[in-house]
Amino acid sequence: MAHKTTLKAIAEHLNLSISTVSKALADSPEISDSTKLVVKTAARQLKYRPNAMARGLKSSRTKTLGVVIPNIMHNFFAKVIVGMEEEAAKNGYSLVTCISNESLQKEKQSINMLSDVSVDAIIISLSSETQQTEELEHLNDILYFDIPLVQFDRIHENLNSHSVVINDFKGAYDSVMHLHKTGCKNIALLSILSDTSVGKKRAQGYEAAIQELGADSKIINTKLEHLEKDLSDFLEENELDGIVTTDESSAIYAMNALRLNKRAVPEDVGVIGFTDGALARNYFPALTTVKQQAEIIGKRTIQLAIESIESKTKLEPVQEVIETELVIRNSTSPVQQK
Amino acid sequence: MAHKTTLKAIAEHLNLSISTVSKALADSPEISDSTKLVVKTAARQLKYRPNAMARGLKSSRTKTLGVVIPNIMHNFFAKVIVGMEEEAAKNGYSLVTCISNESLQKEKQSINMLSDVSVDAIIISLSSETQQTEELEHLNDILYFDIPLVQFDRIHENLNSHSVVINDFKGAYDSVMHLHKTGCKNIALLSILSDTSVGKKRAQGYEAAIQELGADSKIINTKLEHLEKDLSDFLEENELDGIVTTDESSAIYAMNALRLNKRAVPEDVGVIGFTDGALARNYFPALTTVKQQAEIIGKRTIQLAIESIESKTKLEPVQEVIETELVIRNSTSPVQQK
DNA sequence: CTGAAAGCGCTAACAG
DNA sequence: CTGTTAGCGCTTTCAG
Repeated sequence: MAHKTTLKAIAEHLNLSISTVSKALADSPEISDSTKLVVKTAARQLKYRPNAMARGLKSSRTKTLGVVIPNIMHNFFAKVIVGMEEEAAKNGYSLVTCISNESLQKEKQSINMLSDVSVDAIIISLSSETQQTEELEHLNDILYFDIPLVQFDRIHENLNSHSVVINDFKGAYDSVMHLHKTGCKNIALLSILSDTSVGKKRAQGYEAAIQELGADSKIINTKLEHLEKDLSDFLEENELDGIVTTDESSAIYAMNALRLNKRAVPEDVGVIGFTDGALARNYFPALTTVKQQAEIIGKRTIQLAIESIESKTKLEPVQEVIETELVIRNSTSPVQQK
Repeated sequence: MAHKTTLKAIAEHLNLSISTVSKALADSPEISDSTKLVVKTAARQLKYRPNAMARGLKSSRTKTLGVVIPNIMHNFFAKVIVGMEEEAAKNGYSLVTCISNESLQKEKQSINMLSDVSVDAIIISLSSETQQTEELEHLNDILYFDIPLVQFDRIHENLNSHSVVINDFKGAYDSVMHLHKTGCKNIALLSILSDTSVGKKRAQGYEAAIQELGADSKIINTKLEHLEKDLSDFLEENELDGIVTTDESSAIYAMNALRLNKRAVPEDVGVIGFTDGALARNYFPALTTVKQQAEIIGKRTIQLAIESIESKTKLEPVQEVIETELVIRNSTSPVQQK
């Protein structure tokens, strides 16, 4: 068992005091250049690495950020994490990531654990259970202890924290309008997110567009497991030539259901999904999607967190809205010329 | 700014010594039941949570595991993480996750950082750059300091550590044999992983099967970006009615290229990929794949790590091999009856 | 049964 | 310019 070298070890090695070594390594002006050189050389030779825990205990700064997400298998969240990781690393922070798995209970546990290990800030996208029950005590505790909190994507407005979201309203609105321009008359919203904040925003955007067009609102709330059946049932009794879904998998499932019901995409019905992942790009037909700029969301979220940590004064909560972009592929017909 | 309550705070609150409180909370037999009760009640009221850093400093146990993976956008790794997270949480450990992004440099940084924060063990799947350059010093350092190391999936045999891998050899072998049984005569391996350990194992499995069948080996090494072009070029000059790819995306790209070259899947050419993700399940035609049991890999890896941590004596490195399973879907023809 | 004290590795105020 | 000291929050002997 080799010992990790500590300040003490290198101090003894050089017949210096611990504090001299500490200061030398910190490039303190109190220390002469000659000893700095000696110390730094020794440190390198002995492969010295400061113990982050000891340092953290002293300074109550750990240079780690805690993030809790509902689900890593979802392409959007995975991408967000990539953006976060990059931005955090760039600023000398590291990430400890927890997965709530859409469970309030697990989310609470994660928050507690992150608080236990003294992360400098907590970043969260709410689990769907949290959004349903609106139980926020665990998060208010965090705020109470003045630990910077940043919410992203699935947020709760009552929480007094920074947040970064995409413009879900506009994403849905634009989707409906685009389908309309390609000639669709009967456009439905197929949602598996009706109890999350983003699902609600998207529904509002959908409604607004439908209203503006003077069309009939058709919202199908379902779960991924029942989607194909629910959509098939719906098709039996309703006119339908356009579908906006709240995510990527739903769009794929919807297209599969349409195929089974002998409807051609995009000729008979146009389909638009959210989240621009591998499925969307590579399916046949390739899916027209609302691109969420997930990496950018991750980046901005980390930036806000670091700002909060490093500013002494408490800042007013800001809400950052990242615009979406409609990526047009082959699951929608070409826009009709007038 | 509210203070987090410490042992000291609750000791003062109750006119007890810090050590009594500490012991009471730890359920030490030295302490009377009555004071235990008092202390625990107070702790709950004051929302006491032990500071993990302070505890870690003392005990040099942090109950955190560091994991570094090459890429989180890859379905396989995301799934592995899910399995790990679950198993870790079950045992009271938490995960700090780093992404090497296939870069040796980033992998070194991550390892250093994990060592700095005193994780109890490090879990890694090597970046492709690491596997190419075979530079292992950073990992040997870890071993030198007796920090338990567990490798998974992309491993290096020279490292004296536990590892868990899938049976890549057999996965590839079985794939070729299955294609053969569906009537394929000219089966190629399409690899974008030729410089990783798993890519090599799969190539060996492929070769073994081809040899056994007395057929000609056709290996196409490429990158995802050039895959469609390389495959199209290959098709111009070679007979081909079966393809095994080293991953899911490659299989999808291959099918797209086949479509462009007017070959029907599975009628003209059968396709099998590795990794059983959303793409494979939902593409049209649905992809026959080698299922990697990613969650199980994650689980076993964590178990090995925890065993290493908690056993006093150093154990002999074991290599755990998780068997794959061929999931048969529509990208391959039915098996021919004799 | 309870408390005093040392120490984990580090930083920083204060002496020298 | 260098060293001594105290203390971050906790665990753990060792006394009482």
